[in-house]
Amino acid sequence: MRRASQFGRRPTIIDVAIAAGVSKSTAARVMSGQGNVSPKVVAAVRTASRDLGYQRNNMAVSMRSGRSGLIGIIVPDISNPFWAEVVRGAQERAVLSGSSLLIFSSDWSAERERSHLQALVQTRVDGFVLNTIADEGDTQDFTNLGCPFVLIGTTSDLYPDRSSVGSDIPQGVATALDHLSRCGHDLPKLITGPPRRLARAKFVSAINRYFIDRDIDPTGIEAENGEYSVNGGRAAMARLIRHHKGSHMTVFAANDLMALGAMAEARDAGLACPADVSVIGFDGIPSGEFCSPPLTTIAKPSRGIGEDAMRLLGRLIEGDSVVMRPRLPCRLVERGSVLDFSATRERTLHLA
Amino acid sequence: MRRASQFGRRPTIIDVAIAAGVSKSTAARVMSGQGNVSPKVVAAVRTASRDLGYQRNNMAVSMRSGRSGLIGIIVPDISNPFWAEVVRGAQERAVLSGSSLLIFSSDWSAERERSHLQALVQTRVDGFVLNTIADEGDTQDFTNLGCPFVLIGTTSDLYPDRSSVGSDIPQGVATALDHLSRCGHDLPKLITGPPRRLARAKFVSAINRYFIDRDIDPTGIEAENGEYSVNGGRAAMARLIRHHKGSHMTVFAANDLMALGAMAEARDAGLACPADVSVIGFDGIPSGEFCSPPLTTIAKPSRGIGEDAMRLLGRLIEGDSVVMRPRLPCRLVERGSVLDFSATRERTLHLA
DNA sequence: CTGTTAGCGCCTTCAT
DNA sequence: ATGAAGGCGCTAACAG
Repeated sequence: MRRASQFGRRPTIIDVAIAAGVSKSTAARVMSGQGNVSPKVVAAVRTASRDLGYQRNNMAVSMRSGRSGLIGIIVPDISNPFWAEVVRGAQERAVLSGSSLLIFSSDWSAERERSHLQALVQTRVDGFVLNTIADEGDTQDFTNLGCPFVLIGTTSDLYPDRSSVGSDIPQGVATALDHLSRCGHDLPKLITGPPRRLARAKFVSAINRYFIDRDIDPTGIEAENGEYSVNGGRAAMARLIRHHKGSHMTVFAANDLMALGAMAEARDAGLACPADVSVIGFDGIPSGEFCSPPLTTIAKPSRGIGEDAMRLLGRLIEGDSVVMRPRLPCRLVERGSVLDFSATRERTLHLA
Repeated sequence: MRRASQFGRRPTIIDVAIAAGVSKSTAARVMSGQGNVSPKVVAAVRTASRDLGYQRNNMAVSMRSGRSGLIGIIVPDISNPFWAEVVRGAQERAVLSGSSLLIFSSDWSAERERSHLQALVQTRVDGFVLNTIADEGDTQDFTNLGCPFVLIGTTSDLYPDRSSVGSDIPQGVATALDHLSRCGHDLPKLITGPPRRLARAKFVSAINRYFIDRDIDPTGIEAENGEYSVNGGRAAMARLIRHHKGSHMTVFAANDLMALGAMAEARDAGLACPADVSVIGFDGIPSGEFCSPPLTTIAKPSRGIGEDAMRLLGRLIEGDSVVMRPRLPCRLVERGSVLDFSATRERTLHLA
């Protein structure tokens, strides 16, 4: 038993074959379940395999088959529960299809993204899912890696001829603004991501488009940029508060972490939410449910994005060269961080 | 350029050698930086490599060297921010050492743990970090896998002769109870994990020990079991509330997710926190900072656990067969969910 | 039904 | 300083 430790090395299929008194091809046939082998021999090989503690060497298998059973995924920030959830969705599908996931976080560094990408290629992953942080101009060359991939996130818009999965940002933004409108809010102030990020541009332009479509002039909308983090949200909110004139302030944050930061900053500034400040977020992370007040937000289909990306990638790996670019719908999660003026009738409905 | 796509297959080191007009051994020497090669040849090989878009095949390298550069990690629940943070710590060290992490979640299923473990072994990871969910009795046989590993979490206590990293539960528990004591609280009620879990037993016995050491009889302590999740905490809290007699209720939850659930349940039951109910958690997840009121908790060194486990694993992989079992200290994070009786002097200090 | 053989891509003696 | 050759563990023809 467990001759692995006895020998000081793992048993190979040859060890199994010898122990079972057959050739290594026969043993291999039993292992892979391919080809015809007599029941008696099958049993003998199985027994030998168990006795030796034989574990098939996937490296060798990959080497011959050209398939590693490894899939890579790179997201900008695995600390952000949103991305964690995307990865989880991917993970679920990976396990289902018997492959293992190599998970990386680029932490918003193009350099790290590049190096992780190289690691993936050298590991000969069968494919990868990527949310590239590359903005226009410095689009990376992962298209030449000779490895199937599916893009996720807003930056996938930069690669219109590649398969990608994302959330429907314009629809999500419209859902948020519809809600604010229903609740009788003015033009919201924006807390957005870093200036050069494509995601920021898409977010802002979706908002502008929404108002323009409704004959409302969006030019007065204030926006503060920040990192996509709690602290980024705090800092942006601090600036917003400093410049704010008037009574109630309505804030639309480009992600939930920032929204959480904004709420914390407001509280620290002595502002009550939602009485003095209304905040609506974008992502739908679990923390939003427990903050005070619970965060009203637009939930992206995070897990679905990960799942669908893996499904798509699976087809690509199978050789199906179809290009699909689904944009999954977001949904409003109404909690307590947006004041409802329409109920109190304290204010006319500016946007309705 | 990019002959990978021209050929329909990735260039191998032979392609590079041919393009550079040298033998594959010479090319290999250049790639690995080992051995003497004339500068002129080095340059030629480098150029050819770049031109062809050559990417070293780690499978082949692993096969010869016996090192895959892959490390596995299995945690019980990657959705729990605590474990996510542990993984993140591990990830950081992995990147530093140039290896890639295969991350799995057993989702509290022994069956899934086993199958993930097998996947890791077959992938020939150089080693793995594991929080086994195995309780006493059904200890798994990963000790015979012939693969270096470091255990993390409470269940590592079941393998006293193996290297492991954990948090110092008795110290953490004492820190929590000291704090409650300072704030003038009675014996707390407990929200604990599932009954059969070793972690639950350790938690409860650390609490009993604390009181016994101080000549206080802990037998009256009520405890409700639940899943290690928000909903588990809610359900346990609901039962606690139902049975509660008296005024203020003090709750010590075995993890933050359950604490969050407990607070939510209390709120739904019309109980104010901390006025009517004090809650202290255990873990130190980020969400605790934003809930209402912010959760007072005992922060485990989550990231440090991941980092140290990887450091230790690295030594094991290098052949250093030392056994180390550090238990990292926890620290009190005082926020707003525990009422301070000592300030209001509404109650005598029972435990001080 | 089973055995033999030839590599997958790389590194590393050994020889030149 | 360079080339030739063997083999890591496995599978897929090809023979019998």
